[in-house]
Amino acid sequence: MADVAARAGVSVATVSKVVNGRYGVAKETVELVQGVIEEMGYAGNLSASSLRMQQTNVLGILVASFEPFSAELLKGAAAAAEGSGYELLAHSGGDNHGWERRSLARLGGTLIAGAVLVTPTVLDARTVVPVVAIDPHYGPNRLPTIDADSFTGAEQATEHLISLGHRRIAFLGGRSELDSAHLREAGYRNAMAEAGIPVDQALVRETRYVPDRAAEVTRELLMMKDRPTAIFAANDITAMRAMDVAHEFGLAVPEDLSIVGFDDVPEASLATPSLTTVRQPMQSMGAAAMTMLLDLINGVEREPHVRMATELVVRGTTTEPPVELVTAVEPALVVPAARGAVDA
Amino acid sequence: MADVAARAGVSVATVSKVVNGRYGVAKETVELVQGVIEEMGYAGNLSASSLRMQQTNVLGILVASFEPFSAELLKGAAAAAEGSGYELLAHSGGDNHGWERRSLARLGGTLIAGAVLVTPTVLDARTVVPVVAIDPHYGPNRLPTIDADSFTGAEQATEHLISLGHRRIAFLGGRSELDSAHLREAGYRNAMAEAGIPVDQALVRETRYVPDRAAEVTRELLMMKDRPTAIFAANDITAMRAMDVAHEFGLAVPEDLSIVGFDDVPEASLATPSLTTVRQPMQSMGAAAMTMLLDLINGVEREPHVRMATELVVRGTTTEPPVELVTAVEPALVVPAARGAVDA
DNA sequence: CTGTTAGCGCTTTCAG
DNA sequence: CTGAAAGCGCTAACAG
Repeated sequence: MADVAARAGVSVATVSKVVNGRYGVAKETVELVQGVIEEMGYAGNLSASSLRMQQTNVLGILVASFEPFSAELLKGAAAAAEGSGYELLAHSGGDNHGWERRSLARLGGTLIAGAVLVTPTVLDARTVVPVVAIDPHYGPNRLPTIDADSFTGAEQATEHLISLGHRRIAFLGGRSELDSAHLREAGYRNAMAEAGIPVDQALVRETRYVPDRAAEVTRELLMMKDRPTAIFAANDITAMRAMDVAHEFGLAVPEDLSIVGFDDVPEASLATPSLTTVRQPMQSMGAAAMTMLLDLINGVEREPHVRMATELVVRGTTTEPPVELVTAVEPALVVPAARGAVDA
Repeated sequence: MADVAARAGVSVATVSKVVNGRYGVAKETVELVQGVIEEMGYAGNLSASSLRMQQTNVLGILVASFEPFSAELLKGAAAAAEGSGYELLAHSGGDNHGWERRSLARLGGTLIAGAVLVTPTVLDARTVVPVVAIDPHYGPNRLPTIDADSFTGAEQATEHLISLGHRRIAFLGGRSELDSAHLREAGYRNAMAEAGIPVDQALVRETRYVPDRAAEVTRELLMMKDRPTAIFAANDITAMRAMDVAHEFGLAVPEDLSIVGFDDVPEASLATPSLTTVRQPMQSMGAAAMTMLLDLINGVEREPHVRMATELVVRGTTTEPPVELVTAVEPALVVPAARGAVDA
């Protein structure tokens, strides 16, 4: 800006006024300065101006990392922000603990005027800027929130497997801090209970949504003597890793092992075979979060919690269990039941 | 930071030293300050620190808007940046002219240490920070660049339609400022020429990749008395809008009208029927760009231009042209040919 | 109408 | 080892 001022023969203050369209500058001066700005291709430094003004016209989308799920949310949020007059800044803070608080503190207040947080886990208190959470942590939560009906979705997925004849159904859980992860496990357990199938604790595992961890857990499951005939994973990425491991073991999916995921990220339908999964409307969720954020900023009153419907999408990774395993497994199931302890 | 200093009973200078791990602070003071930081959940203001330091550990991905294409690039770039020690900031500057220069000026120098630019059109000169372009503008270009082989991809798409028996093939062009858009049109024209099919100029249209514009152009094409039997669109989004318009007109895709896109964004395979398209390896392109940027920053010498292969993906939107149109059109084609001018 | 001045939150000399 | 002071690029009062 100093360069522009020097070239135009005015002070930086004057340039600043021109840039921000403030009153009190002679028409000729405005034109002169604008000419120089054009010619030099000057554009103000965002850090400096936002630091000074204590406000911006930028909204943030804060994620732990840019994976398929957050990318879908981003598309939806961007579409909703279109025409709002705000620019968008998406920030990935790295997966380390407390990224949400850290990102928000680093960007909030100056750089961004508000934020959409994706799967935050360590945040609840009042924040510096308006915030909307997508799929946040388990437990009491005062943040305006968008999420999907994970419980029902998980029930549907599990019922689908049960209706195909599966009894030994493993559950690859997500991150226990997330409300959605809890609900998916609860939905699984509920569907099993309703069908009168005892849940074998050895088949309920946690992956923290880390693909390598999912692979490891799946290997352990498939090496069991009474291996499961189906796996329900709490998200698509881990489900797809489970598919990879099945192939490692020489098992055909779905003939030898059925797999269901959760989310319906674009990659799910592109897998071979394409993944049966529970769809959450990610782009709509992103858009809803952005709309809610905009409302918050503009002081529009509204219901601060939106839960969206999920939908089972049956594709190529689920079918009846292999006959030899069904018959081989049934007796094993009967023994503990006979002890009267399992069939809750 | 002042709050932390006050609470710890030290100066802000000392807090700063602790935060940045500078030498020359008593061990006890360090621990005291760190305790307070922890307790207060303090995290430094990115604008302020980067403004002062004139450098950051953040890399930018600058796009006009977050649509499916840039979202895929983003996933790839994020994967490549993993473990590099850099955080990522994706910025959408709004679609207005000159967004690339503007975004770069506003973020560069202070906020970000380097940037990947997606489809920039008004940038060439030396920039403040290292920059890598993905799919940049037409004409001489000194920026390190990643792009896909649009020419060959467009040829393959057009040949595919020709081999199915299509002769009246429309081309929905992209943004003429982009090199890739030129190459796609050139590939189309080349394939037509090789097959000895004259290109009807009325069938070659521009959409600027604006969906609504694509819809409008498609309507015009479908209202022609000699309407095309196939449309090759320069990207998937416009191709999908063309599908919508075909349905408006009561035309079945592909029976009445074949359509081919370009990109293979996730949405393409999810369309009904799923879109035949030319795949560019978007995630790999994003990763390659990020790797190149990292090399640039670290002073690693390497070839500054990478062109990636494309691949025709035949799905559900292409088939033979309807019989009545083939026979109806042939004579029209013969007349100008008889004049000896067209069959170049 | 224009320029001088102070200060946004932070880091970095440089005295104490 | 610690703190006072200057300054990063910008904007908002306020004088001139």
